[in-house]
Amino acid sequence: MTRSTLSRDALVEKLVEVFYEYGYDGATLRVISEATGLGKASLYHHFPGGKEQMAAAVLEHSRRWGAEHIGALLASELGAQEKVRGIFDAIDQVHHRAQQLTLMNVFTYGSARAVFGAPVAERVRAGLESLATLLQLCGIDAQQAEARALDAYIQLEGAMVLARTLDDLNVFRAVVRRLPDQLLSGATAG
Amino acid sequence: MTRSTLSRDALVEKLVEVFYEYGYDGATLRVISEATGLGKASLYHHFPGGKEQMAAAVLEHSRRWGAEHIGALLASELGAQEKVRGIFDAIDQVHHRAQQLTLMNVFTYGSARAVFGAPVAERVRAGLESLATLLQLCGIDAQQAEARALDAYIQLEGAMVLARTLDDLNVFRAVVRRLPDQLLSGATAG
DNA sequence: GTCTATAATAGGATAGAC
DNA sequence: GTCTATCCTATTATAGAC
Repeated sequence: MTRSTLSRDALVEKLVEVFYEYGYDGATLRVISEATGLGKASLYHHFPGGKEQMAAAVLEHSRRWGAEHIGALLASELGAQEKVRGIFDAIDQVHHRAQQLTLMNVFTYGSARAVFGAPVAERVRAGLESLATLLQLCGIDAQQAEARALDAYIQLEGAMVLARTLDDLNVFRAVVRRLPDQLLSGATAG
Repeated sequence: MTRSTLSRDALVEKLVEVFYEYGYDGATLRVISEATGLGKASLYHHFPGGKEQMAAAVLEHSRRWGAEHIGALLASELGAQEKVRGIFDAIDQVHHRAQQLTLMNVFTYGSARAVFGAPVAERVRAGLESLATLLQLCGIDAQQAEARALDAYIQLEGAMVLARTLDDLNVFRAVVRRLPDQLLSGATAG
């Protein structure tokens, strides 16, 4: 069980890379097969539901990361401002996280949108609300907190697009590192 | 010639919509055929190079829009700050422009990246440089101008991603409208 | 300039051997 | 758990009639 569990995680992380690079419709079974080193039939052994299930596994993988890292941070005894900084530290340290953020973008195109558009939108809304609530605990008024949370998501996603386009991940890192101060500017509590 | 030229423009604008909605690999000839009302063979009549040429036409269409609108604005007698505001007014007014901005994102995935990744990156770099130069004419120092130009692109692209994800174009509009003041904050000239 | 028909290829998915 | 072989469908692209 241990080895197979590990293998599955490694497999899903390969899938993250493939969807990140090719998008959903561009990630053909041939490409996935080459990237993972598994034949098509083997892929169907792990994911009987085919590509759709592979994408679902990727989203679940990303969700679990959030629950384990961000969720644990939010439930901790840290102050609100420390939590905000901790979130972006976590994003900065796990470079895979950047790709996973981009999947929010990827899965809203083409045939993926019909299946994953709604759940992805729901998760983004939940994330926005969660961050806004946290910013309020830092002493930022409700309206500002909501606006800043949205701005954080805009900047993260936009930075990923630019990083992709210019092929320079530093664009993303710079934004991740400056966001905490930006979000907490004028914070009076936490 | 007039009618055929108009038809081609209308056709290319339909293609913009399709690539925006489906991405490059997701935009199959069947989808394009249905969206344009033309049979596959007719599409090949207009674009003998197939889908790749259709995408190239879309990028050229977008380039021409920039040259005609932004280029004309930059070459005008207006003050530098007015030019900055004019750019975002133009983006705000032409709602197709939002979709065209997103194509920068779309064409960096999958099989489109090998063909269009480099030219798209080059255009983004040129746009960044052009905006930074303009901001310097507004009295903003060189380093700040470069940083703000990059930030503008990040926010525009990020806002488009969020607008797509949340299915709410207002997210994009709000960013377009607030960007001029943000970029020109502390401007001392122009 | 558009269509129907068709060919060739690629993609998604499954069966069954090992 | 992985493989080869296979099937069916979708996709790209072209030929040739109108």
